[in-house]
Amino acid sequence: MSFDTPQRECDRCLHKLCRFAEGTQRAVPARLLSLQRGERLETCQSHCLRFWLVLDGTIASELILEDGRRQITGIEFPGDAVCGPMVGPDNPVWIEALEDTIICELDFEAQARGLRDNPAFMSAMFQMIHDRVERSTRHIAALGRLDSTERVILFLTEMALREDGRRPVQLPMSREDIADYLGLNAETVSRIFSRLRKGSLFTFLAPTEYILRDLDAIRDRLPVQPRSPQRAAPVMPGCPSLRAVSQTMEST
Amino acid sequence: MSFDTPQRECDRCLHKLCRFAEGTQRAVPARLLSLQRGERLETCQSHCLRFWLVLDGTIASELILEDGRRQITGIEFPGDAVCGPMVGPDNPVWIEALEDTIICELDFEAQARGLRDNPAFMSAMFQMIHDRVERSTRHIAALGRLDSTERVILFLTEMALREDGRRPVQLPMSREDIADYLGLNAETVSRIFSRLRKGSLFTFLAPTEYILRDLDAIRDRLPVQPRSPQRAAPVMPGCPSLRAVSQTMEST
DNA sequence: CGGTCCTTTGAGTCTGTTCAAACAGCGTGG
DNA sequence: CCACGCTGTTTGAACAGACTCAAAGGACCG
Repeated sequence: MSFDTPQRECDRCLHKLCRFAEGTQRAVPARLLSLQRGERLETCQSHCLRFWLVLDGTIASELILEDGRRQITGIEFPGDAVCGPMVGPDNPVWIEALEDTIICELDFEAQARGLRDNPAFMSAMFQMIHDRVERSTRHIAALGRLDSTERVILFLTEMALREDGRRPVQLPMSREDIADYLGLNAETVSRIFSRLRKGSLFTFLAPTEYILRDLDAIRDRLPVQPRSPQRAAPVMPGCPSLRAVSQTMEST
Repeated sequence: MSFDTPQRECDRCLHKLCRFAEGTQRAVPARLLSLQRGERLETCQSHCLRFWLVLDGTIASELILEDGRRQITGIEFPGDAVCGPMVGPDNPVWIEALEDTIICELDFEAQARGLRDNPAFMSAMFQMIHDRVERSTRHIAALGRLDSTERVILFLTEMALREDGRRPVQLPMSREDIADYLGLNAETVSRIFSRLRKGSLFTFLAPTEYILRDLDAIRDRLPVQPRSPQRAAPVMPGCPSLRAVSQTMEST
């Protein structure tokens, strides 16, 4: 892990959380971290006003159980922001690089007081966490009520919808990572890939490269609709009225 | 479903979201709803600044998949608040009464503008949603990485820890509800209850009544620590620094 | 060329589901 | 008061899906 100090007001992310550092005398409380694949950070140990913005690469938020079992609770791509909510003092949440990754770590701990009545800051926080609740809810439904094939199809589809148009899709993670995200094991994931390879929903070009072939057939195949993320613009997705609130907040 | 209008500034919940209605000319935008077991409400259809406070009974937040599968994403008890985050236009989140329940519905939609720079309101919102993220993360880990017996033990333990001291515990829900919460089916849940009945972790007094017997043995049995909720006081649980922020906000 | 890591595939096992039937609790109506 | 029906729980038998263990194959790197 190496780190550097980023420029103030850089263009590297859309969240622009940096701007909330302007009110203080201090420099931007940020640093660029370069994580190698497999490296982990513990989130929210004592500080909770910390954020990690993915600039390049892919990271997973994950829980490591006491006997070593791993559950990935979220996968974050360039442009995404993570704030690590604690799960309880005994069960820390980790961030792990699924491939070599550059992230920007922001720590507003020292400014907690100054940010307390900054509606724009609270709005940005709220947005971030609201999006996370939405994704968590979908994830819970997938883990609880979809079988292994449905989970993999949903996963591949949502990965493809992320970058709409730019095909083929590159999977930045191993079978085991996918398994730990979907509540399966690596062999099962591999077997399902092999079965899908014979079907017409996707075309696989390489172990980590595929094309989404038939979105309509996929929609028919799944009991939940794949989510096409509109996370490019920092709005409240799917929530017209809250989006309105946050936009007025933004302009404050 | 029947409804009534509550008193302003009532003592029925700890969240006191009502107070945010004071700045306006209108009456408290709240009404008491009485839901019979099994009745459902769709959340967040067009309005998102709506909340449901459980006054008496038990409700589930749930997703109904297109083919009828049900996944309960959260169980809420008296004192808990629900705000329904959308999962996508095609997959609405529902609230369902698991037993006869009285809830207080608050709708701040008309006041969205006035609340935009109210830090105390944003803090309350944030708290609510932060707590939900925490619980969702744990739920994901349970569904993805615990086997059926571990899930049931964890469930029974956390249900017991909710009301610390007041024993025996009353389960306000059916086996099927538990199954839909834990990603199992009703028969499996019943079988596990029967097996646990022969063990020493719990003592079962009736189908829906039990006593937690040996918390230490349960902790050894599980790879995650059961969460003892401190939701009585509206603070940011487990997050010392954010709690500090929200408390200063509260006193604003 | 050897080593490592990841993926794929197979065989066997086990956990959880499905389908079915019996049972218990409870309110209703005769 | 009892019979009946309804609903939810329990239990059994058979099945299917996912896991474990094991081995082979590929890609990449020194």
